[in-house]
Amino acid sequence: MSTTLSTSSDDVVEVIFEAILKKRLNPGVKLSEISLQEEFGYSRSVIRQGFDRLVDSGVLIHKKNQSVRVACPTEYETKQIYEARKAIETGVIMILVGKYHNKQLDLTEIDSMVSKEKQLHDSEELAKLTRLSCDFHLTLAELCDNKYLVESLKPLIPLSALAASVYADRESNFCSFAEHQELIEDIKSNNIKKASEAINVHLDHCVQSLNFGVQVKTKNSYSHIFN
Amino acid sequence: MSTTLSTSSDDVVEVIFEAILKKRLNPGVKLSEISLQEEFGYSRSVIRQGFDRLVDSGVLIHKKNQSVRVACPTEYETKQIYEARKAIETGVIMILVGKYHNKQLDLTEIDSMVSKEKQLHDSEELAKLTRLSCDFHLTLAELCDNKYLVESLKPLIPLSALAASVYADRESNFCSFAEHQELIEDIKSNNIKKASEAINVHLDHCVQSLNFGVQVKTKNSYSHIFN
DNA sequence: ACTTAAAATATTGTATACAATAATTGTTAA
DNA sequence: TTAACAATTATTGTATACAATATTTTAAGT
Repeated sequence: MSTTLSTSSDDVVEVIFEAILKKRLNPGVKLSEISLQEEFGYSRSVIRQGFDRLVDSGVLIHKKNQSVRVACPTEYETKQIYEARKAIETGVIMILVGKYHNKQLDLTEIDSMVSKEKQLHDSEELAKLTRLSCDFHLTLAELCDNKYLVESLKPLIPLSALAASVYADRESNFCSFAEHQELIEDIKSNNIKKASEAINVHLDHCVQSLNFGVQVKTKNSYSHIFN
Repeated sequence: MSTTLSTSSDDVVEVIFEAILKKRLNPGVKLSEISLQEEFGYSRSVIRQGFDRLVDSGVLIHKKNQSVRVACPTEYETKQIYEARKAIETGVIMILVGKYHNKQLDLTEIDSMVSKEKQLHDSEELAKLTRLSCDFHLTLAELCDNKYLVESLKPLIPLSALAASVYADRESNFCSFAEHQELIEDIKSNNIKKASEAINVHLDHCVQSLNFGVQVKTKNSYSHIFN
């Protein structure tokens, strides 16, 4: 829930979210307040405010008297993240079906996102595709016009991206655009049951595509991450 | 998502949540950092950290260069809050049904909460009953063993309490213990469909029991609130 | 060379200072 | 009395200082 008039720490939160979604910030990376002070041009107290909020959402991990680290979800946590997403996003889809049926929902933005996803898939721009598929899920939530639902989902998206950084194989289609397309079709056909199943199956597939056997690796520097 | 080793601002968050659930802190009340400094014994920076987190969750409202205020949900926001709760808590119930069926769920704590609710209802201890019914919903989420789901729901409970402060009539049974009891029975009977309907209907009833016609009133002092 | 311990350095946790902004009070004029 | 404006006070936004804690480096001993 952002402040009504934005404060500087919003920048910190946004920039770090962005950096994670762009895979510039890897799981486990240590972030010191002092170092980022120079990066942002804000004082340590502002950086810290942003960190605190990110810690609250689970995206950064903080142990007392130690630097915060980018979260590195375990297998168990990853499954919890997707379990939570299934709950929230099923609710999102239910709401959208209702809205679409009452002509209170404009899906042109979403349609063009899916087209763009297909395009990126065909041209094998994987990084951009991953990023866009994150936006797809967040945009669906935003279309509900329910800030509480959006705020609930918001931290789970970068967390999912972090999980993917750790466990997704290079070539697997982690978050299928085809399933996105089907989901939107189900919404348009006013089929609550089918749409609800579609989002659940889709999120299950995301988890199933992950390979939890990999060794977790950690980087420790963060130059050229935020630009 | 609390820090791994708790920091002082956790106290601030907890105490303010408590004060709201106990109806000591009313919607719209202004909270100045300096004044609460004395109340808590922490410095302003710690108080502020707590405030920031509460603002993030929507429980406090913050406009730039103005004191934070306890949220005072509008009718529309109240309906959004419950819409979000329906999404999240339906997910919670689905998970619990699955767990109970696999003998991975101990409901004795919840059972005794419902008994206690009935007792408080019979002895007309309304304040304690309201408080306990909030705990009931949070406890259900905690039984899922999913911290992301719990963190999603957590701010919505004090927000619901604030909405009730504004819109609930004295004598209406706002959050019915009887429906809590039925819900638990549905979980025990492994009836996903019925349990899912029960939580949705219950939360709808909560909203329906509210009277949105009332004039919103605001208090402005906060002595004797936190003890 | 490797381990251990101690010293040095870096980083966090908290308090406080100061400038910018908002809220309040007081004064004057109609 | 009330309204408008100025002066005062209070409060926030941010930066910074200092102590407590963690991390790293250095040095000594085996």
